[in-house]
Amino acid sequence: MNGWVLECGPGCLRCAEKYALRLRIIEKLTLVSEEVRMRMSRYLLNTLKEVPREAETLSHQLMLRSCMIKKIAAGIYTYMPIGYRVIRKIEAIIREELNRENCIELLMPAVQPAELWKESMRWDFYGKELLRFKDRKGADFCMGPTHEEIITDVVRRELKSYRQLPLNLYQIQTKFRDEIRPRYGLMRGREFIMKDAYSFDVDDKASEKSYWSMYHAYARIFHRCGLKFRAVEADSGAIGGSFTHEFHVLADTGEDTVLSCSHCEYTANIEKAECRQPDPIEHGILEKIEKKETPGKKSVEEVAEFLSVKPDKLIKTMIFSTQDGTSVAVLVRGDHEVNEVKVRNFLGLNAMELADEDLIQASTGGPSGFSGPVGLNIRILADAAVKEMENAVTGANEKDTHWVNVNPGRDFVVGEYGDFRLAEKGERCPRCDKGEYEQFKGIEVGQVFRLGEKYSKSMNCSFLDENGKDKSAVMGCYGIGVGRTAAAAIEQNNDENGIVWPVNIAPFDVMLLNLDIQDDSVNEAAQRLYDDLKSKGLEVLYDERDVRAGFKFKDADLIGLPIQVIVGKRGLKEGLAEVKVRRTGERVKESPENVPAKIEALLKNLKEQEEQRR
RNA sequence: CGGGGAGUGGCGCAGUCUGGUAGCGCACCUGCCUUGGGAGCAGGGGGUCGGAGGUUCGAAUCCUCUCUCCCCGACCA
Repeated sequence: MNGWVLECGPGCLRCAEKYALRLRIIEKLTLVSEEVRMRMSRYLLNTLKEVPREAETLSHQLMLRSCMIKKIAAGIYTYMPIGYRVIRKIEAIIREELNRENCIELLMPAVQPAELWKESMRWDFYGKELLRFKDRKGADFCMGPTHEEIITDVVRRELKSYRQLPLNLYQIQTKFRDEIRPRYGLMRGREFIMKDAYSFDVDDKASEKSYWSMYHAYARIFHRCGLKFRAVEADSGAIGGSFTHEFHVLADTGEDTVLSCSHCEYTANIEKAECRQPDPIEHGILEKIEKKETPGKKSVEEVAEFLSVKPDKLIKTMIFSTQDGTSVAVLVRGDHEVNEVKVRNFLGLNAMELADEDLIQASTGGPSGFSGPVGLNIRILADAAVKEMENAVTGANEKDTHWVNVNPGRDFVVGEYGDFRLAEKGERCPRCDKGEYEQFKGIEVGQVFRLGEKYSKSMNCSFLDENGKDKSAVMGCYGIGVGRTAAAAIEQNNDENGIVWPVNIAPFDVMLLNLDIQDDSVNEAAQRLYDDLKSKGLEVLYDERDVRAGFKFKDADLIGLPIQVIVGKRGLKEGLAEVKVRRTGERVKESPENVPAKIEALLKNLKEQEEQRR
C-alpha cells in the first residue's frame, strides 16, 4: 500500500532504540506479545453486522459480533486475538493483586488421576459434571473442574513445618465442567479459564486472616476492572465450610439474586439472606377452629380469594422428601416462600426435594393443595413468622377442605421454629434497624471460601507445630472466573452501538481511524500519530483498511476501545485530528502533536472514574 | 433428565406442506463509481441441503434411525 509497506521490527537497526523502549514497556504491562504495528488490515478481526442466532445475552452477542470468541462446541470457545487480549488484561490485574498479597503462582495439570479424587471421596460424590475418561491402560482420569485434590497433594509432599506457613498458591488455568446446560457464551461455558487459589494456615485464626486478605484482593481486582460489584454472603453449599462470600457483578441479566441493605453493609445471596425476626403481635381472641369446604381451591391465592381473607392469613404447608425417604413439612405464611437452602442446611441434608403426589398422600392423608399441620404426624418445621399468626387458614389434609381459625400451639405443635423463608426486597434489614432490602441481579465472578480441614484431613496434609505435634493444615479456596469477568464487564458496559470497555481491561487503549488511505498527508499524519501514541506506551489498533468511513466508525464503536482518534482529509485541512471518548461520545479537535497528551489525560480521567464505581 | 424448537455457502434466512436437480440478504473476489456513520452498479467464487439407511424414474422435500445445536425447567463453583 502507500508508503509503509516496509515493516520494521526487532531486526530494524534504524528503529532499534525505539524498539528497546517498547519492549521495556511491554514487560511492565506483563503482556506477552506485542506486534510492531497493529494494523487492522493485517489483524484477525472480522466483525459481524448480524447477530448469530445462538446468542441470547448481550455480552454473548457483542462478543460474537466483535470477533472476540468463536464457538467450537457447546460451551467451548476459541478466544480470538482481540478476546484473548481482554483475558490477558484481566489475568494481569489478578496476578498483580494476588502477588501483592504474597500469593505464589504455579500451574497444575488439567488432566487429573482418579486416585486423588477417590482419596478425597469426591470421585463418587461429584456428579456428571466431572468429565471422566480412561487412558490407554484403562486407568481413570478426569478433566479438572477444580484443583483441591491436586493442590493438597502437592502441598502435603512439601509441607513439613509450621514455619512454612502461611502459604497461598494460585494458578490461572483452563478448567472443564460438563455443565448440564452451557449457555450465554463465556458466562457459563463448560471449558473456562479460572484463577483458583488455595491457602494453607496453621489454625482457624490464621486461615481467617488469609481469607480476608483474599477478600480485599478481590475487591481491588474488580474495582480495577471497572466493575460495579458486591461481595455477598452466600450459602456454603455441599462443599461445606463455615462462611463464604461471592463477588457479584451487578447486571440485570445476572442469574443470581442479591439482597443488600440500603443502610448497612449487609449483602447476601437470596439463598442465604436472613429474615428479620417478626415483631410479636398483640394476641387477640382465639376463635374456634372450624372446617370449611374449598372445592378445587388449592393455591394460596385461590383459597384466600374464596374465603375472602388476605394471603398472609394462610399457613402454607410444603411437604419435602429427604434423602432417607422420610418426609418433612415446612410451614410458611401464605405470602412467603420457602427457602429450600435454609431448610436443607438446618436439617444437615445434601439433597431434598418437593414431595410428589404419592408421598403427599402418604404423609398427610390428603391430596396436594390441601396439606396442613393440624393432626399431621410428620416432622414439622415452621418459619418464625408463623408463630405470630392467629386465626389462620390452612389445609385440612383432605380433599376440598381447609381449616379456619387455626392457631399454632393450640391446634398443632411445631417441631422447630426458625428462619426458613426467602427474604424479599423491601423487608427491613435483619442486621440494622434503619435499612431495608434492595434487590439486585448479579453475575457471580468470584468466590472466597473457607475449606477448613476437609481436604487436609482426608488427604493427610499436615505439618509439625511449634510443639512438635502433627496438625492438619487449615485451608481456604478462592476462585475467579476470568472469561465470565470479561462477559460481565460487557454486560455492564455497553450501549446501542456496541461495547464500551473499561480502560483497564480494554483490548487496546486507542482505535486510530485513518479515513483517507489514498491521501499521502493523511497517511503520514496517522502513521506519525500511531508512533507517538505507541512511544507513550499506549496500545493502539490502527484501522487503515480500504473501507468507507462509516464502516470504520461502526466497527470502532462496536469494538468499544475507550478512545478513538480520527484522522481524515477534512480535519487535517485545518491541521486537526479528532479525539472521541467512546463512553461519553464526547469529541474534541486537537492538533496531532497534542493528541497523545490529550489522550493520556482522558484515559487517566476515565480510569479514575471507573475504578471508583460502586 | 423432562418439555419445546432448529439443522440449507462464513453469518442471517427462503425453499420442505404439494418430490423435478438449490435461491435471497450480508460477508468474500474483480472492475467501475463513490468516500466523515455499515454506499451504488456490473461481473464472479463458494453449498455431498447435519449423518446413515429406505421409498421413488427422480429426494433439501416423503419414511426410519442417528448426531448436533438452541430455548424453557430442574441442577450447579
